[in-house]
Amino acid sequence: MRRRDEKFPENGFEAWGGYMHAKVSKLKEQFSSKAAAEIRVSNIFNGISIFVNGFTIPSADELKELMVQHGGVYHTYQTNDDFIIASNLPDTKVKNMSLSKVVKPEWITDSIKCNCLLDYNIYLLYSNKRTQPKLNFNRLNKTESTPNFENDNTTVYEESKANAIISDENTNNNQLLDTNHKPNKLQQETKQCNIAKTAVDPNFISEFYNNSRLHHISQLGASFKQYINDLRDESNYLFPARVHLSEKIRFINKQSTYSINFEYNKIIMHIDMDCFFVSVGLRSRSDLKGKPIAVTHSKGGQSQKRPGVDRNVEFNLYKQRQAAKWSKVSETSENNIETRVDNIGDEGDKFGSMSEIASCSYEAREKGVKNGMFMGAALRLCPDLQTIPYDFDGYKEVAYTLYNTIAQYTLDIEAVSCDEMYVDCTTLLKDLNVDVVDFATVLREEIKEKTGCPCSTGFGGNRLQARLATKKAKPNGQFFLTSDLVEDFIFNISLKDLPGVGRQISQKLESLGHYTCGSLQQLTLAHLQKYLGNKIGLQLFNQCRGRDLNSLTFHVVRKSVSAEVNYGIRFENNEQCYNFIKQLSAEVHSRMEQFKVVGKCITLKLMVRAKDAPVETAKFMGHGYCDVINKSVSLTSPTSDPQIIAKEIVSLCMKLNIDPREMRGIGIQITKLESVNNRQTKGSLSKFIVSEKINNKPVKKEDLMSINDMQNSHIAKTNPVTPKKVFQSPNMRSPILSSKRSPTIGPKRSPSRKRGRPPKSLKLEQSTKSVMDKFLQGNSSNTILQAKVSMEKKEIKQETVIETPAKKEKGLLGLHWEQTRELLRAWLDSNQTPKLCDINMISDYMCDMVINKNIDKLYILINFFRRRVTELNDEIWSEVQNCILEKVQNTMIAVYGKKLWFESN
DNA sequence: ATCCTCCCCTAC
DNA sequence: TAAGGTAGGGGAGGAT
Repeated sequence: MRRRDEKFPENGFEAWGGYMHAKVSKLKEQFSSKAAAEIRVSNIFNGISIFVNGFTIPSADELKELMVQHGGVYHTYQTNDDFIIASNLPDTKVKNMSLSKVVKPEWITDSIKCNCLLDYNIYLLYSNKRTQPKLNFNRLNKTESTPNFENDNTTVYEESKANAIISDENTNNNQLLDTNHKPNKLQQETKQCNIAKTAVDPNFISEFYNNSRLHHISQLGASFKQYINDLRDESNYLFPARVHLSEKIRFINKQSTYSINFEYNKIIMHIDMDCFFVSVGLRSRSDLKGKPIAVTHSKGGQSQKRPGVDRNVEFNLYKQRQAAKWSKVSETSENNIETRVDNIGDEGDKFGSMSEIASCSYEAREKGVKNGMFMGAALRLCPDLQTIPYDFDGYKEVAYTLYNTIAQYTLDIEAVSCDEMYVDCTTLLKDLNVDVVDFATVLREEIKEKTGCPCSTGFGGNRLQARLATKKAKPNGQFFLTSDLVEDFIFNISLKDLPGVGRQISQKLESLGHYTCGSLQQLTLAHLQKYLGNKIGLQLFNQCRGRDLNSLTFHVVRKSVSAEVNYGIRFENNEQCYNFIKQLSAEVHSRMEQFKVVGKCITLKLMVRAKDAPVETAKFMGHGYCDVINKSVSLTSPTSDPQIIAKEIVSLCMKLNIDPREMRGIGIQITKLESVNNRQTKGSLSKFIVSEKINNKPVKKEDLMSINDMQNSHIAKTNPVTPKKVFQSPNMRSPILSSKRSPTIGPKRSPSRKRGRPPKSLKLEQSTKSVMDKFLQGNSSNTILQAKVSMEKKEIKQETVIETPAKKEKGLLGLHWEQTRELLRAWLDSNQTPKLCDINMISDYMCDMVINKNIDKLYILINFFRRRVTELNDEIWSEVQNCILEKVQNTMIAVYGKKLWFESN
C-alpha cells in the first residue's frame, strides 16, 4: 500500500486548479442569468464616470446598468472625476461642493435616446454655483416619474383610501409651488432655500441622513460587510503581500516564529480603531492631539430658549420609565437610577446642549465622558472639552484603507463595522510563520502609517477572547490572550464588558449580586437560563468562562431592510404625514433595489408623543418621550414597489388612527426577504427538513456544552465534560433518510414521513461546525483557498434564499450544488490522480451541506458521485469515495445523531 | 409543543 | 438648537 501522501500529492493542485478554473468560468456563464444584459450596446459614455447621489429616476442600479451597457463607468463611491447624478441634493451638501458636475439623470437617458453624448451643461442640476439651489419640485412629483398604481384593486376601505392618498397629485410639494396657497407660502419658501427643518420639507430626508452619525455608522457597517463578501467572491486567494509582511516582521525580530498555541484550534484577531471619529478628525488637527476632544454637531454656542419646553417634566418621565423597568428586576433600586438625561443643564444653560457625542478622545474618557453622552453633561464632567466636526468622507476613506490593508493578507474577515473586524489568523500566521505579537506590531504600524490613525488588536482562541483582549490592549496597543491566561483573565472581567451584555442585562445581573465573570461562574446554567432565557443564559454561562460558541461569519445575508426617521417629525395634518411616508417608501425602495431584494412583510414603526409628555421636546426637533407602536402586514407576494409600500404603510397608519400632530418618528421595515435574481423554489425535501417535525427532542443543554468544551479544550481540562453525547447512536438511522425507498432525486421523494427534526438551534449548528472543522481538519493550505477562487462566485450569493437561517453560513465553498455536481463530473472524468486537497475541498463542501441541512441536495450529489465511481471501477477512486463519505457521515452523526442512509451499504 | 407577532435588547 | 439609524438575536405570550 502506497503512502497516502504519494497517492494524494499535496502540491499537484495547480494543474487541476487551472483546469477547474476554466471549467468554472464556463459554468459561470451558464449560470449567469445576467450575462445577456451586460452586453455592450454602445460607447456613448466612453471615459465618463458617474456617481449617483440620492434618489433618482432611473434608480442608481438602473443607471449603473445603463452606464455599463454604453461604455461608461459607474462608481459606488465618489471620485474626483465623477459626474454626480442627482435629482435633489441636500442644501448643506450643496454648500460644500462644486456644483459644476452635478447633473440630472436625464443627461444619461437622453444621451442614450440620441445615441450620442449630449452636453451635460444643459442638464446641470444647478446652473450657477452662486445662486440658491433651485429645484423643480413639479418635475420630481410628476406622475410620469413615479409609477402609478391607480389600477390597483383593493377591497378594504382603508386600503383604497390609502391608495387614493398615495396617488393623490396634490401633495405637499406641489402646494409649495401653488401660488394660490397663501398661508405659509413665504415661510415655506424660506425653509426650502435654507435648511430643511422638519420632515415636511421636501429636502428633509436627505438632509437628515447626511448629518446623521447613526445612519452613517449603520450604512458604512453594512457596506463593509458587503465589501468583504465582494472581495471574497472576486479574490484569487493568493496573497502576495504576505511576503513583504513576513520580511518586515523578520526585520524587527529575526527569531520570530509561529509557536503554536496548542490549546487553541484557531487564532482569532479582533481589530478596532481607537476612538475612530476623533482619530480621523485629528489627522488634520495635530494641535488638538492629547486634549479632551469630542466629535459632535454642537459648536459650543448656547442654545436658545424655545417656548413650551419643560425639560424637567420630560426628564422625569424618562427616569420613571427606567425605574419601572428596573423595579421589575429588583425592588431595591428606586432613586439612584442613572439615566442619560442626568446632569443636563436647562435650555440656554452652559451645560444645556443636547447634542450627542459620537466619539471622544481618551483624554475625555478619563474624565468620565462617554460616547453617546449629551454635550451638556459631558461639559460638566470635562469643562475644557473641545469639539470637532464630523468628517463622514474621512471615515469612509480611512475605513477603506483599514480594510484594504488587512485584505492584502487574508480574507477570512468578519466585518463588524467601519472600524472594527474579526480576522481568523490561523492560516495566515502559520503561513507567515511568525510570532503573534510581532505580527500585531507590524500590522498595527502599517495601519497607523497608512491611515494616520491608531488602532488596537486583541488575539485569542475565539471571538470573545479576541474582543476582550482588544479591550485590554486599548488604546493603541495589542494583547494576545494565551490559553494559560484565560482563566484568570476572564475571572476579573466585568460583566458589563461582555459583548451582548448591555444596560438591562447587566442591571439584572447586578441585582443578583454579580458584577464579574468570576462571580457569575457560581451560577448554574439552569439558574442563568431561568433569569435570562435559554439562549442568553447559555451564552452568558459560556462567556463568563471565556468560551464562545459563535464562529466567525464571512458571508452576510440580509434579512431585513428598513429606514426610519425619529428626528424632525412634526406634521400638521395627515397630508404631510402621508407625503412623508411616500418619500420614506421611496428611500426603502431604493435600498431594496441596491440589495436586490423584495420582501413580504411590511412593518410600520411609529413614535408617538406619550400622554404626559410636553408637546415641545427637550431636544430640538427630537422625538421626546414617546410610546412606540409597531404594526405589520404580510403580503401574499414579495415586493419592493415604493407605491405598494407606501400604500400599505398609509393603510396601517390609518388603522392605528393616530393624530399626525402627535407623531415624533416614523420607520418602515421590510422583512421576509427574497432575492430578486433567483427566486427558485427550494427542493421539496429541503423545505421538508426545515419545516416538518423530524425529531421532537429539543436541543440538549449538555450537547451544547459538550460541543463547546471540545472547542475550548483548555477549559475542558478544568471542567471536564465528555463530548460523547454528541456522537451517540451512530447506528440509528435517520427516519427520513433511512426509510426503505430508492434513492431517487429529492423532489420525487414525497415528504410523507413525519417524525424527527434536526435540532433547530443555530448555535448548535455553528458549534457543531467548529467541532467538525476540527474533526475534518484537512490540510487547509493555500491550495484549498485557491480552489475557492475558481469556485466561489457571485451567482450563488444571489440565489440564496434569505430567510433560511441554516443558510447563513455557506461553508467553505459558496458554490451552487449543481455547479459542484458538474465539477465532480469533470473531476472524475479528468483522468488525473485525485489530490488530497481536492478531496478535502469536496468533503468540506459536503459537510457544509450537512451542517446547512441541505440533505436533499447532498443526497443527490453523493449518489451521483457514487454512481460515477462505480462506473469508473478504480481502486483509488473508491478509496476517495470512502474517505469523503466517512467525513460526511461523521458530520451527519454530529448534526443529526444519525448516518445518511444509502442503498447498497 | 410550535409558530407568529410584537416587542425589547444590543451593537456599531 | 440638531441631525435619536439600522440590523440581528431573542424573549414573552397568544394562537394554533
